[in-house]
Amino acid sequence: MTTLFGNKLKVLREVKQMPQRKIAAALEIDTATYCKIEKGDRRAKREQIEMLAELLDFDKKKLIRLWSADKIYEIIANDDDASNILNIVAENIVEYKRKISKV
Amino acid sequence: MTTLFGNKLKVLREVKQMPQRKIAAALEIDTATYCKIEKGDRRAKREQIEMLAELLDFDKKKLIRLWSADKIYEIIANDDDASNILNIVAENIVEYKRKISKV
DNA sequence: GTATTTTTGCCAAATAACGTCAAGACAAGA
DNA sequence: TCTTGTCTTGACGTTATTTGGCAAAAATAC
Repeated sequence: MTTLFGNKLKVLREVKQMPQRKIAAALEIDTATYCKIEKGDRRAKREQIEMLAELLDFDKKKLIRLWSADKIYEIIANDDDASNILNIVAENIVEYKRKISKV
Repeated sequence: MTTLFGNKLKVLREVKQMPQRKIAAALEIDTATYCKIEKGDRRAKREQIEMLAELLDFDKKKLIRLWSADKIYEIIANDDDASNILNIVAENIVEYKRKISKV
């Protein structure tokens, strides 16, 4: 199960030639856990993204986007109807915030 | 906390002038639980959507879309960056399925 | 071959989501 | 006002899901 987020971490890390061990240490988690994050079977905590962005020299906002995108994808992954659903959300973002819907 | 899904249920139900009690009974859940589903502080189970669509005479697929949209919205609700995230998902849906990313 | 890094399976602990109960709010009608 | 029925809410115990770490296995490097 690959994720945009985990995949990006891996690529960035390899560019820096940094072992997982180092990153795990910085996050104060087990290497196994970090490994799982890269592989996409554990999710990084939002707070950890900050540290990751810094360690890997990558824009924090962009990293958060990937992290969120993965969560969203998981919801629609098994839906033939995925793009329609995304459209509904996009169309209703404003109304959601007003707590009124146009649907 | 309003949801597209819960709101739709409420509207449809009111059109039919049906009490929550009846729907709750059909779903074999407490009225309180159903009430929360309409209000958006409990989530219907996917299997329940089928029954709801039937009871309320509404297209099942559309209902599922709203239900999924709510889940997605929850993820990006507190993000200034919401549309960007949706775009990333949309752009990567195909690649996700190939387990390769373009990001 | 040995050492290092990465990956996996498993489990207990933590977290989140759930459904129900009981009580309260609200509206309509007597 | 009192009653009846509907809707809503908070609290609480239960269930389900997610989590992190350990230990051991794979894979890779030396």
